[in-house]
Amino acid sequence: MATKTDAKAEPRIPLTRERILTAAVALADADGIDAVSMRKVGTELGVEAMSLYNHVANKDEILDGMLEIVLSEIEAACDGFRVSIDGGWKPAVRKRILTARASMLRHPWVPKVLETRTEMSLQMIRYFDSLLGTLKEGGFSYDLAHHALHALGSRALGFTQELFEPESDEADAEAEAMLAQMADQIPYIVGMMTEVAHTDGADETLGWCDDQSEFEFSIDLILDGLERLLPA
Amino acid sequence: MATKTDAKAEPRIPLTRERILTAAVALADADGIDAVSMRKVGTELGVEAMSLYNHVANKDEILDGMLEIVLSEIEAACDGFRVSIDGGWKPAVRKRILTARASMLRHPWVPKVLETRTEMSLQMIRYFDSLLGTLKEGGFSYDLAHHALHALGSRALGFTQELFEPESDEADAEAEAMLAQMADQIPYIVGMMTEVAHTDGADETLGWCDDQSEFEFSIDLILDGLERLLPA
DNA sequence: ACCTGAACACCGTTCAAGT
DNA sequence: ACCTGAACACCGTTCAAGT
Repeated sequence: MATKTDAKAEPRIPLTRERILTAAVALADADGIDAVSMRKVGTELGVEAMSLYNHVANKDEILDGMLEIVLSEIEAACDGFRVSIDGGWKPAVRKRILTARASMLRHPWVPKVLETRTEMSLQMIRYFDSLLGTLKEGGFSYDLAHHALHALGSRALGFTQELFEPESDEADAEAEAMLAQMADQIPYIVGMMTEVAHTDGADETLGWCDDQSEFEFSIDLILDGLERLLPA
Repeated sequence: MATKTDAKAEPRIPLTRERILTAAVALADADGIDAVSMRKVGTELGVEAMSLYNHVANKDEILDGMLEIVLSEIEAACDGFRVSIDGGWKPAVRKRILTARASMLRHPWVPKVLETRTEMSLQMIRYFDSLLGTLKEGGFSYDLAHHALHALGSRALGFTQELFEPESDEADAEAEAMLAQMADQIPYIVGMMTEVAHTDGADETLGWCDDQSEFEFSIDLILDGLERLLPA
């Protein structure tokens, strides 16, 4: 198969849309979403950036494709988005959301990419249709289910879009030092910080504050609130 | 005051940090946050991009300063973040949040800029300290108040970070056409859409779904839920 | 002290040219 | 049919040079 010349064996595998997307996801998982540029995805595949345009219209299509891959993960983990409300809508919704969250924790760049999208993909629409179906079959009116989706917001997909998240541990320490210094101006925050410890460095964390327990507290608060609005 | 030469009267006003920041805010209000580049802010002020660096360390400092301006607006509208819980914590928090929202509606680029910040500004910290104070004085334990801030998330500042928002009316119409075409795959969404109309084109809207009534429904759901968790 | 022009290292993308 | 090199129009930022 090899030619006589001692050519590098690299560019044997043909470039495809699939290879580009999986390379982009791997790059984002490893180095963050800012590392996903046409040139860097190209070099990752041993190819010039411009070659990508033979398989992909533009960068937006790559970003869309990356989300496709993650949503396929969630779809698989949710048994094809199938609606099952054996134990009632509440545990079903809860489990669905926490399943999605597991994928988000594996791909922490998803929230940032999602923010740049202006249109929902087919898969995304099917995800929400299935979630909506669980609510409707569970006794929600369409009106209340509509409110519910709004109230859940990004949490319906398993994450909260954090306002501030110190990048490094040093930045985190720096921020705390600053807070200590202006203690007289912010008595309540200082009071809270002495009583309530942020569980840092935990594994179930997607940013500074979005740890698992806070996430679960919030969705339970919302789901409990919705339950109370259901007709008895 | 004018010289003998018929020079253009333009660059009389000296460049300052203040002028740069207000120009940047005006640019973002008018053309969106992507229009705020060093070069464009420069031309807006009749100056080269590089001149800005004499008054500002880098672009991040401009973005920080833009948020400062908006937060000053909110601070002024909230009477210097002063805590007042005459009618109880719930109406106080509600009013605070809706006041912040009014500023957000005037500066729709704030959510996007906020996402790029990794550290809170002093003003932001004071905003949250004041909000936290309202909760604490209203009977919250620090632990519950902490949960409350997490549950509110970006809504504490008056906005929801939307997952998808069609940019143009055409894109919106296009999306609806797509939904109609795949009606058999998404029966619940189709069902919901026939019963519940998205109030488009309203003025109290920050994106597709984040209209005033949905926003208020969601914060009330959360505030009601928190109230129920308070010790009686 | 402040402003500028040229330059650097990056982007996404186009297009004519190679195989 | 696929890949490439050079180029274009943008970024943020540095630095030596002008006044």
